[in-house]
Amino acid sequence: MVAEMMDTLRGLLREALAACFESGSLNSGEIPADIVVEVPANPEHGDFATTLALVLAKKEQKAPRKVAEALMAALRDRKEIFARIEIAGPGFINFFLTSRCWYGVLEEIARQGQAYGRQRFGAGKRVQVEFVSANPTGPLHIGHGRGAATGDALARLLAACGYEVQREYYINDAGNQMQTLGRSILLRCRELRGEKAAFPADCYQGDYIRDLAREALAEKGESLLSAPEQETIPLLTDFGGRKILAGIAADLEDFGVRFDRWYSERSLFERGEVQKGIDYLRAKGFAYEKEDALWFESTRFGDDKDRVMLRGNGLTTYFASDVAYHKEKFDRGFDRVIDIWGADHHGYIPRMKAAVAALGRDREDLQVILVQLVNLLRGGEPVAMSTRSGEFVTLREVMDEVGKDACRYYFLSRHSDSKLDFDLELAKEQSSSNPVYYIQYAHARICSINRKAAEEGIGQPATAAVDFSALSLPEELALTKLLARFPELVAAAGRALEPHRLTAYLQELATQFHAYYNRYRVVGEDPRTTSGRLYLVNRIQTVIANALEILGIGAPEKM
RNA sequence: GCGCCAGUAGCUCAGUUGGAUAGAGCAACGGACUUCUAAUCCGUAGGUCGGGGGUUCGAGCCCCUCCUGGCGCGCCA
Repeated sequence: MVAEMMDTLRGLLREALAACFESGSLNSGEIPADIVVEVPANPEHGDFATTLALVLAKKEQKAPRKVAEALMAALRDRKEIFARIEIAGPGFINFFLTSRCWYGVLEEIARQGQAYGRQRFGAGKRVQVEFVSANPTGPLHIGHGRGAATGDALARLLAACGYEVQREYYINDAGNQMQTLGRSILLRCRELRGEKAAFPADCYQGDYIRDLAREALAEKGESLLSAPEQETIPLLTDFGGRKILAGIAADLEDFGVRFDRWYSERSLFERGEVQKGIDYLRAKGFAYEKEDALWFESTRFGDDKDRVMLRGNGLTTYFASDVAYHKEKFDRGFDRVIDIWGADHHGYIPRMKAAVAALGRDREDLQVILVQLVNLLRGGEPVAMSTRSGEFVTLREVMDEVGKDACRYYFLSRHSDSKLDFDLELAKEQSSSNPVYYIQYAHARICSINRKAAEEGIGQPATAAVDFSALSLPEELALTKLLARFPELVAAAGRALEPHRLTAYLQELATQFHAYYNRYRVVGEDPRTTSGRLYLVNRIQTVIANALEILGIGAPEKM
């Protein structure tokens, strides 16, 4: 609605400007390619405003207000959509639409229902969002939770913009960290059987390793202790990795995140993809040998130094896997690939983009979203977070303490690329005044109004039966305008890849609704008013539900 | 040293990609339940947008510079 109206306004302004040139009231003779029409922050400045006169003033060598007057005189409101047009400030032209025009939005929302807000600009394009991708060497912690919430919301947002979205988890199951996992479990197995041996600092210290050791002994038997390490470590690596990954999947499931595909790094090796990636770059002439290693000439594509793919000891680097993996992603036919990384990996972006360019793709086909690490606090005191030391609070524990919806909202209400303090005590204490409950409460309240209406034998009014002139309050018009902006917001958030914009909107919508609710009765004496208000609040409910859906947060009917 | 990100109210953060008088939520104080849910509402306050310079009709946003903080700069992952 807002977007359509802006287009209409741009068209009218173009016509008016042409008419001015025709009549000679203006004479710069050139119609700007993009005329800026916007929604002013201050409602007193109209529903829409244009800066056209300000932009033209210099070329016209006239005062901006004079230019505005000429434009206004030439403007033809054929469809009678304007209640008022005025010139204000240095030369803004402000447009006020008729109420009836606005209330058309409510009909639109009723017609589209769950689809209201959906965009089409992504239609026909396939996008992949890869996120979390934590090593299966330990349970997910709070930082992974932020990545999970961000990636999932982004995937939902892009789907709402029309993209065909695939969610993928890349399992780093090939590196020597996995060997360390196997060794850690083996050492704990021996310990359980009374062997006294030092437990090295570079092994995983967490208690979950002892649990895995216990399970391994129960399932694999005592031969684990007698067989040579060359056999038992790979066995335990595999065993532990599978168990931990299953736990990760369960945690994510309960966090509301489900992946379409779990992609194993090891499978890249097994299918020869890593070698193929290296061969590809070599064949293209983007690789060279130096000091026993094979290098990718990433400086050719904007990186500040070249990168090793094949080490002197014959092993490939992590980067080689990543090149192969991203090559494979594009081979699968994705138009866009989005990686969500911890911000501490930001230094890898230039080399990854270089690889994408070397693979013959536009470097913008890969976008990396950085998620800053979460600073976990408990009662103001920092909590040490290290998988290796075993000192960490798991995502599971935080979910249990704080709740899934509150946790997701907390992560999603801030730009992903800014640091985040997550204080467990605070999150618990504030849970009753947490913004997520405020928003969900608005939704639940509307459900409650509907129950009340049903009790009194009042059903949902059909669009044709609603008299919009019954919605005569300024609050009702303001709410309607806010609802009208939702589709634009989805589009803007989708283009910017910033789901957090939705939380600010929801906060505003809930605030306006609660104020309205407290001041006026929806189900009241007058049937005409009741029906109009009932129609309005149910449209609010739809938009709240649709927005929460994009964030992956529940919309409860009762609280 | 170089690079990336950030610096906005006491605290935590938004700020519609350059528009008009910079906004929320917490925290503080005073009020509102005979009502469709008080997890709510109403009222009161808070600012050198890190500092300085520049670009223009107009800057929290763009450019330069300095300060502060986080992170990164491996043939680790």
